[in-house]
Amino acid sequence: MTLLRRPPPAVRATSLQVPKGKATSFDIAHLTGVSQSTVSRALRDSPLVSEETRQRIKAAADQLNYKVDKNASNLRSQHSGTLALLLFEDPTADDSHINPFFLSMLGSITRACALRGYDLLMSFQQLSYDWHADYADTKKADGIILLGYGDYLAYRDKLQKLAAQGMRSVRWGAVLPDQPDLSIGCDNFQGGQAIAAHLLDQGCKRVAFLGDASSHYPEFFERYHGYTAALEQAGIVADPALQVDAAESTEQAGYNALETLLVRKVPFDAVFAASDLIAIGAMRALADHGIKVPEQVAVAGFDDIPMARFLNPPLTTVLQDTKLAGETLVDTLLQLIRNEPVETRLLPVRLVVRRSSQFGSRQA
Amino acid sequence: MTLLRRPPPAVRATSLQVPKGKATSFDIAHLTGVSQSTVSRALRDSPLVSEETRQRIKAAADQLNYKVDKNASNLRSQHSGTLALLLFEDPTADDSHINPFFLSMLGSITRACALRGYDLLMSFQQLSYDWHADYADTKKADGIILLGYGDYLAYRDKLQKLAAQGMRSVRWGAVLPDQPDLSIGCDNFQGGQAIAAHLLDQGCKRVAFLGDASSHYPEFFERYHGYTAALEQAGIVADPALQVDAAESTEQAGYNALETLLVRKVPFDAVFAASDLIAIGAMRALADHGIKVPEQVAVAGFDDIPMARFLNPPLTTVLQDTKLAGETLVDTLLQLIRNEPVETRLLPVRLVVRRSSQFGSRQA
DNA sequence: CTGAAAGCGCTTACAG
DNA sequence: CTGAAAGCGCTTACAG
Repeated sequence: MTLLRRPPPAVRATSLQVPKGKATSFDIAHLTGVSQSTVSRALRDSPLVSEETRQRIKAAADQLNYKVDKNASNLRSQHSGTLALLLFEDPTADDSHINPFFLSMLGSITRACALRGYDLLMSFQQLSYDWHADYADTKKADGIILLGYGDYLAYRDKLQKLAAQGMRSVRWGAVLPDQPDLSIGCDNFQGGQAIAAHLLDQGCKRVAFLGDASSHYPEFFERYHGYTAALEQAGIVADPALQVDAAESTEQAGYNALETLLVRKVPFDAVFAASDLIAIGAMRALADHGIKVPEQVAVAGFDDIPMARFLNPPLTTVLQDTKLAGETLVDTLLQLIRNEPVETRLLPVRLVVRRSSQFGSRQA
Repeated sequence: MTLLRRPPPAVRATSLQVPKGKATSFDIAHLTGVSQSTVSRALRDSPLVSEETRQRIKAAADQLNYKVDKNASNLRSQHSGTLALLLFEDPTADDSHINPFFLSMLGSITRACALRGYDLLMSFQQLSYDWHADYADTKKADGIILLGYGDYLAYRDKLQKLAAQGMRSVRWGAVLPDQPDLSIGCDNFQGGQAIAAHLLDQGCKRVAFLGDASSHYPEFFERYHGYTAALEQAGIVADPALQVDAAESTEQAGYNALETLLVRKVPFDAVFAASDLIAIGAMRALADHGIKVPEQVAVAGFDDIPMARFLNPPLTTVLQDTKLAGETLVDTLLQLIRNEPVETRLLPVRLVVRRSSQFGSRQA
């Protein structure tokens, strides 16, 4: 049985049969003897509807298994109740695993959206693709969250365009003085400083840094600045020979970076990797060269991805609170959408000391 | 400047100013001097439009930064170009980490959707919630993917309801003879058998099984059946005292299960955990009791989550190909949506032998 | 508190 | 190949 859209003959109206096809608000209206407008109001809990009418309407809606058509209501009301999450990937192998740190962020963002009654549209994007329009202009989402490392200078233009178009967006990443958009990020400087200070405390004298140290990768750059600041505090001048680029946050990049370091034949007794994945690769390279961690070289990473504590030895790192980060991103974006004042925020980090950086430590 | 919806005065029509507000297909029509229908056709690459007209229309669309309003087009065409992914969680602590295996699946599903031009709506659901209607009936998605362990018998009813409503859905999980829906899953029986056979090959005589072994958790149950089949082949009758329930796939459940096993004081020389997370918990419990892996007890898991190879010792497990799984789920669902014939599929698994199960192995 | 009406921005028969 | 028209299912002024 297919319900008619407009007032059906009395026979139909009195039939209490539950229709097979999709029910509309008109069907509820006929069933309850009110207008379609009233049905719409009642289901949206408008105070304009009497309690008694609302009850009857909701009962009928339940009975007919009625759900508001989101496409129609979005079209009419001009907002979607949906946020889009764009995860950028470097244009590498498409079967590579996603950085576990982003996976954690993703989980926390999804949860935060659900708790606030928003749907989340997920998408992977090539950095090169014309994503700046695809979610906002099509009205698929009310706002977008930008997640992912990548060459900042290369996509700064797109951020600018986004902002110019009045698009609501929040970026996870470095908080920069000249940024065209709104961003939420961890205190990378503080984290880098904490790690380097800790390594120096352990008695390390020559701490290498594995990770890009340029404004192309601002988060890594801030960690690097924290590192040099800690060295400076200890009266040490950073040796450029101890810094090796690793722009991508992958195990392979870490492995390669450490090999590069070894080829240089400069002495080092500690490695601060700009991310845990880089640290994992570096540890593998060290093992391949028969260098013992932490006895000969201390190692530390950044992120505290779930596997960090399971490594052998467990990895000293900096915890980024992904739960707080996800919630902050979502809340900030929602404020933006509601035209409330918002601000760029720097989230606190926490040093997590494990065996990989502790000289003379016994099996934990 | 706000563009009029209906034919504007000539002055406006000839003005080439790019409007600030959202452009509509009518704006493109005015700009190019064709009807709005033709604009719609051209942008959808209908063969009914001449090449020359199409070019002009597309150029104008680019110029005005025009994008089709998805809500309007979805409403009219009655499909959304979106799939929904529902991830079920046991009603545990809300800040618990998501099982890394599901996170991998999620990544692969997202990628598969993107490659096929579909958007992905992500959502966490409590098993108890009334999710069976929320995505289909609201027209937010053309179909849904169900992911997550949980008590199968408890939500069988909902699957039935879903199917009865004609909802398009595919479930990741066990392939059962009496299931009301369509599912894609790995060959859990085969995987369980391979693990158990491998442990016996290594010389183990008393292999414990950590995981629920009932039809409440069909995937675990199938792994258990594979395990008993392998024992049987070796002429061993499974000892019920060696099976400990662990319904949840968490480290804590694994830790508890192993403690339970120890309390029973039955001898065992190997542990087959129904998932890697359970195995990790079991290994921690073994370590806490001073029992050496693999020298005194061999350990194996299931899933091959990313951290499995980094454990100490690295964990023997069964690889579930999440990339293939995600693609198969998405492709099957799309076939369903296109009313093409589909079938439940069993995906192959692969035994991955690492140090945790190898007696007398040296540091790898 | 309720109803009649307009209209969100498209897609798609229908007619030419 | 193109256009005029209907209509997808809602929300929301407007009027009472």
